[in-house]
Amino acid sequence: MVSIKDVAALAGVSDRTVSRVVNGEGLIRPQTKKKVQKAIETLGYVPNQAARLMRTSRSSVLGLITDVVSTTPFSTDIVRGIQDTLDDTPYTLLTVNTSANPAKEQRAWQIFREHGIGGVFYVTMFHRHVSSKTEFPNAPTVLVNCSAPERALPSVVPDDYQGGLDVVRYLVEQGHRKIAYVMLNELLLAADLRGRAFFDGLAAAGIEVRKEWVVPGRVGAIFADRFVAFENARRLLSSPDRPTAIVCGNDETALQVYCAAADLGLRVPNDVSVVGFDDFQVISTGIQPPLTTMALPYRDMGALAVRMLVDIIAGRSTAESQVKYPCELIRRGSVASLK
Amino acid sequence: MVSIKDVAALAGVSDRTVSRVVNGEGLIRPQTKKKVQKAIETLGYVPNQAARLMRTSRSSVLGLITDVVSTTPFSTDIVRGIQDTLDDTPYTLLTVNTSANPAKEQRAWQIFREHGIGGVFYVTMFHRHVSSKTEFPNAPTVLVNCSAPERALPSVVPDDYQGGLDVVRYLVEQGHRKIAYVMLNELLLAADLRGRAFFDGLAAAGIEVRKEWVVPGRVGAIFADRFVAFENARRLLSSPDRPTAIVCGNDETALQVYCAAADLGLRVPNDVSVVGFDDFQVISTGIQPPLTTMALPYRDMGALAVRMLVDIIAGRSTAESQVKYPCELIRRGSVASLK
DNA sequence: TTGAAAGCGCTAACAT
DNA sequence: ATGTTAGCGCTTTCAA
Repeated sequence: MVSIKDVAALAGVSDRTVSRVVNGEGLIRPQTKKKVQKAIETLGYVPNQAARLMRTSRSSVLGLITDVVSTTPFSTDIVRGIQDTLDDTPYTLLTVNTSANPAKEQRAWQIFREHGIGGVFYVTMFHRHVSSKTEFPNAPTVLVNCSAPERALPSVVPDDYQGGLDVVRYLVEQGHRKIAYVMLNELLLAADLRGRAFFDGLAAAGIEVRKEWVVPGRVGAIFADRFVAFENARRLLSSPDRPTAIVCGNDETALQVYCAAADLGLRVPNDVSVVGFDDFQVISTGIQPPLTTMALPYRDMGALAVRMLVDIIAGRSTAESQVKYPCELIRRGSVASLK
Repeated sequence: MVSIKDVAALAGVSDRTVSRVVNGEGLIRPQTKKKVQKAIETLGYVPNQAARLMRTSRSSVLGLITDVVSTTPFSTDIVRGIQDTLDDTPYTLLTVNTSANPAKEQRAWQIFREHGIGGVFYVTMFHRHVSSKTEFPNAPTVLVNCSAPERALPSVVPDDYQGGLDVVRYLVEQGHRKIAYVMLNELLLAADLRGRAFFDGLAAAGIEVRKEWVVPGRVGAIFADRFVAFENARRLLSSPDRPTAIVCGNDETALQVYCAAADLGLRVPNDVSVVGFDDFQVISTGIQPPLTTMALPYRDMGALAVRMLVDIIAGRSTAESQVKYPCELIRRGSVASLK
């Protein structure tokens, strides 16, 4: 392995000088600098991060701890946002997946300690509160897609409530008043937030909620739940007095609603309008007509989380530390105007 | 930071002895061992991997270099297979995403060198040959979902050809003889493999290929291509003499074919059978009827890659080093029997 | 079965 | 503007 000493020897300077060049410290004669750089090039020297970490105890590695996000197709954009933004920093990612298993999570934190990592992204697949029992060892940590309300941990979550509200508002603007809702699994925080927004949105528009038009899309324990959206949407749509628009808990649900409509020979959006949630593009741009849906700002959330963590490590305090990121409606072809 | 010396002091032994206990080396009095373990517990000692690496130059970190796989929903199962299997080893993953950008890829290798990582998984989103210009620095490397035919690098790829053959065979078994094919983007290696299998499969069954029944599903440069599957499938299906079954380049394509059928008021599988490729579950189990599709063995490929790399690092030579992993047909509800 | 000494590659602190 | 010394925490080597 080529070390700083080899470079120093070749350049005819001391190792300390090489270190200064490598780290861009000032006070070096341009001529010396050039000599050193040539030697580095010649020998193909790369700094040894382990040695550096040992000496400085400042690590160039950040930890990414996920429950299932990195291995599940939905929220991968969070990780993408983190990785892309990290490219503009000197940091690299050590990733550990816990499969939502507490023993593995504890092991993950130990791994991070062993590597002396500088900070941690704690990312969850579903928007949720982290259990108050979850321990966050003393490395600086930013929660992404989850929050710890009772503790003051920095976090970035999507504004599901605002998103839900905007969906209803848009539908009402387009002239819809007979609006149904196929829910997410009730156990999810997002289900609660989006659901409340649905009710509040209708109320704000002076529209009365019809209970039989609010149906579950997915039931059972998380990770072991099953779809019922197809059947429920089919029932909704086979009634002679059917809704003109269906709000879906997410895009997967919307896909099932499309299938239910097809099964009944109904057309989207002519016979029924559909709005999704997530903008999971494999679905939203893969189906015909393409889906109007509320986009979850996953990439931006990841990018923001990086900026926050980097700031915290640098000792700069972040402007705001518990961020709710706005969602934006993506208008495509699945909503008809009734005006 | 708690070091081995703190533990040694508390246990009343030398630091060397603590090291022996931590690393499970033999020749230690059980009594001494117990003392040391108690001290470790008390102090919450964790070994410092940086120091260990510096001394031994054997790293506990492996590199994961991906083009876009880790940030794209399709082949994430490869990464899942790698991560899950790594849990049974002492290794951790340092992940770098290159966005298929050569400069970033080079930087990735440098990062790996800086960290002295022990080996690398080189994972691609699409099954392809890696360019002969790609340099693989001297760390042990296993290619996943790609191969370097002219170089003898260990690799794990899916057997797309066998998968394609089995799809056609299955359809023929079910009594289909009027079979169409909606292709993948022609630029993909998988497109070539699956396409050849389609033709060979029909030939083996004594069925003549009808050129107008082989249509593109996606056209344009990779990453900038667009779907044409919907329109093409719609055209195929609106002819009075239409195929009884459509083989799709992948599940996304199958989704478009479903939409085309729905658009024409046709039913799957009664009016037309559909087979996908990939078993991308959001689609294959999300649509109605659920999709019969050829599963890509991504998780198993990841798991195998881990075993191969671990073996190589340990100096054991792997049984076989260029593996084609078989694909398995998942029978669900989208194929009708014509017998 | 245990310990002492040395050194991996780097940078902080202090010269010069 | 550059060099010297020391030591981060660990394991290798050798000795007891």
